[in-house]
Amino acid sequence: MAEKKVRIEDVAKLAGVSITTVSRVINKIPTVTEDNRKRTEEAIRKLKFRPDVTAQRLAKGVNYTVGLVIPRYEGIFFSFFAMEIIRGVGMACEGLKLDLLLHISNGRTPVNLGNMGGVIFADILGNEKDITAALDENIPCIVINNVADAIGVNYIAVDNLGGAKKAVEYLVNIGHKKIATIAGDPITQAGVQRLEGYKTILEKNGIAIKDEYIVKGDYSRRSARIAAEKLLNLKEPPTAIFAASDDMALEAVEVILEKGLKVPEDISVLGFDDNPACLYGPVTLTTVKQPLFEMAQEAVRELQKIIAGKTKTLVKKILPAELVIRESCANAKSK
Amino acid sequence: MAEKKVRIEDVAKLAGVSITTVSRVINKIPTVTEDNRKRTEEAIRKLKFRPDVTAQRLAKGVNYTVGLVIPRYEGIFFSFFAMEIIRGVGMACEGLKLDLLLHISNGRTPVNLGNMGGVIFADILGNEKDITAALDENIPCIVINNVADAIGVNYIAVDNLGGAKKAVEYLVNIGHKKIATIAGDPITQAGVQRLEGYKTILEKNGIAIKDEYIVKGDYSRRSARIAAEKLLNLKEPPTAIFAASDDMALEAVEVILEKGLKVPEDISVLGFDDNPACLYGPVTLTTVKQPLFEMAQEAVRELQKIIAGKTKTLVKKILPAELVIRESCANAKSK
DNA sequence: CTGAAAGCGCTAACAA
DNA sequence: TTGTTAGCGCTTTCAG
Repeated sequence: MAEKKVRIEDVAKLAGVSITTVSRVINKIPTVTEDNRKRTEEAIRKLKFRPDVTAQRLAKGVNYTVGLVIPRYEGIFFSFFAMEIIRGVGMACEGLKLDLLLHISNGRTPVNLGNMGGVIFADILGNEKDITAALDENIPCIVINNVADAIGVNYIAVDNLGGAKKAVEYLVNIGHKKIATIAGDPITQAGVQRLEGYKTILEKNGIAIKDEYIVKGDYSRRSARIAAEKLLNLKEPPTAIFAASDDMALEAVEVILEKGLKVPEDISVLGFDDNPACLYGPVTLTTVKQPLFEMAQEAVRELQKIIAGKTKTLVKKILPAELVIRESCANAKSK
Repeated sequence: MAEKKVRIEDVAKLAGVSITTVSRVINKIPTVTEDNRKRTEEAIRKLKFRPDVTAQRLAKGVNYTVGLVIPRYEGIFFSFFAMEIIRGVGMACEGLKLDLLLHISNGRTPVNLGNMGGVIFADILGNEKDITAALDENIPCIVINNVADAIGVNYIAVDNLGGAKKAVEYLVNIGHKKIATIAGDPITQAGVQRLEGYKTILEKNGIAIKDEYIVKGDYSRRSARIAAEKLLNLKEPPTAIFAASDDMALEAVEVILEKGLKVPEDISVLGFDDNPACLYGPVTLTTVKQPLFEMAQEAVRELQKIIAGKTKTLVKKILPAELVIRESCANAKSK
C-alpha cells in the first residue's frame, strides 16, 4: 500500500547532483548545465518524482490557491448564478494553473481561510463576517456580484440597475403603460437594484408606480407563481411583466398560458439572467443578459494580480448588462 | 500592507509556554493544564493567531484535502448532474471539515494531484489517464457514477440499468407496446446502460425491438428535438417515449405539443434524473430519480475512510434508482 | 554553474 | 504535564 514517497533527495542521488540542482530544474531556473539538467530530468522520470506541493508552498511562502466561497442560501445550488460562477472561476483557475478551493458557506461556521492565497466571495449574503475576517487577516479577496463599497473591498459586479432600466425602458418604448414587476429577493442587492431600475424608468416616463404592480418574489418559481396569479387577478391586470429572474419569468409565462391568455399577444413578459432555459418552452424569453461567466473569470484574473502584488488600489468594476430581445414581448395593444 | 505573520512562537512567548504546548492547545490534546490552556487561548486571541495549514500539513504528513475532478465535456456545466455532484461533495466536505479542491478537467492537461489527499472523479469521460495517474501515485481515489470495474478503482454508481428497466416496465404495464427511446450519449456509461435496460424489458415482454424506435441523443435539448421529430414523423409513431434524461424528455414534450398532440393522452413521456425542472411546464414529468446528491456525499465519506486508512478493500457500491410517477404518462389507448 | 546549509511554521517523539 | 529537538520536503541565500 504505502510505496514510500520519492523525495527530491532521491532524485539528486540518482542523478548525481545536489538537491539544489534538482530544485533548480524543477523551477526552471536557467543556471544549470545542459548535462545536469538532462540527467536530473531523466532521474525525475525514472523515479516518477513529483514535488510535494505542500512543502513547496511552505518554503516559497506563497500560496496561489484561490478560494471560492458560495453562500448556501436556499436554492442557490439550483441557480443558474451559482453554476455560472463556479464554471467561470473553475475554468479561469484551470487556465492560470491555480488551485481552486470551493467552500459552501452557511454563514455560521467560519470559512477556513488558512489554505487560501486569495478568496473570491460569490455575492454577500449573511457572510459579511467571513469577508471582514479575510480582510482582517490581510488575505487578498474580491467580492463578486455586489457593489461592496460599504466594506471597502475589491469587487466586480453587474450593472443590475442599468439592466433593469433597459428592460423596462424597452417595455415602455413598445407602448406598455401597465407594467408590473415580480421583484427579486430584497435581501439580495440584485433584487433591490432591479426593482429600483423599474421604478426609475416608470417615473422618468411619467407612469405612476402602483403598489399592486410590484409583487414580491425570491427568484424561485414557486414565488413567481403566486406573484403572477396575484397580478392576473387584479381588476386591471398589467400588459407587461418584468420579472427579476428568468426562472420567475418562465413561471409567469406558464401561469399566463394556464389562464388561457397568450404571451406575448396578451401579456408581455421580460426576464433577467439569460438562463439557457429561456430558449425552450412555448415562447423564447426576452431577457437581460448578465456576464456572470465573464465576471467570474475576471475575478480570478484580478485576484491573481492582487496576490502577486501587482494591484495596489481597490478593484471596483461594474460590468454592463444588455437586453436580449426574443419572443416574449410585443407591442402593447392599442385598445 | 504586509502585517508580519503571527507564528506559533509568538503565541508561546506571549503565553509564557513552549510552542509544544501551544501546538497541543491547537490540536486539542488534553494533556495541558487548565491554566496553560487558558493563557494560550488568550494569547491566540490577542495575536489573532491562525496556524499555517501548509506547515501543519507538512509536519503531520497527511492531507485531508479532497479533490473533485469534473470532466469538461460539452454542456456538463449546464447539467443537473454536475450541479448535484458539486453540491453533494461540497456539503459533505463542509460537514467533515475537509477542504475541497475543484478541478475542471479537459482530459488533456493532467490534473495536479499534488495537493490532494484523495480524489473523487465525477464519472469517467476521456480522463482515464488522470485516474490511472492517481492510482499510480497511490493517491486514494473513488469514481462516481460509473461502474469502473475495468480499472480496479473504488466506485459508487447509480443503477442505471435497473432504473431504466423500472421505467420501461412501467410503460409496458400501463399498456404500451409502441415504446421508443431517445438514448443518452453512448460515450457515457449511463447512456449505454439506460438503453440496455430499455431493450431488456422489451425483450422480456416479447415486444420487438425496432431500430426506428431507438434514436440517438446526447442529453441536450437540441438533440432531443431532432430525435422527437424523427419519432413523430414515423408512419407508426410510438405511443410512449422513454428519454434518457429529463432535459430530453422535456424537449420531447415540447415537440409533441407543438405538433398539436397531447401529453400524456396521445403520447406518454418518461424521463430520467428527477431534475427539478420536471415539476414545471405543461405537465409534470414522470421520471427516474437517481440519488446523485447522496452518491456524492457517500463518495466523500468513503474517501475519507480510505484516506484515514480505515478502508482496505475496494469500495463498490451501486445505488438504486426509483421511478417517480407524475403526470406525463398515461394508459395506452385501447384503440 | 553548483552545493552546503539555513530556514519555512508546525508536529511529535523523547526526555525531563 | 511540559519542553527540547529533530524532522516534514523543498527553496534560497551565500560561498565556492
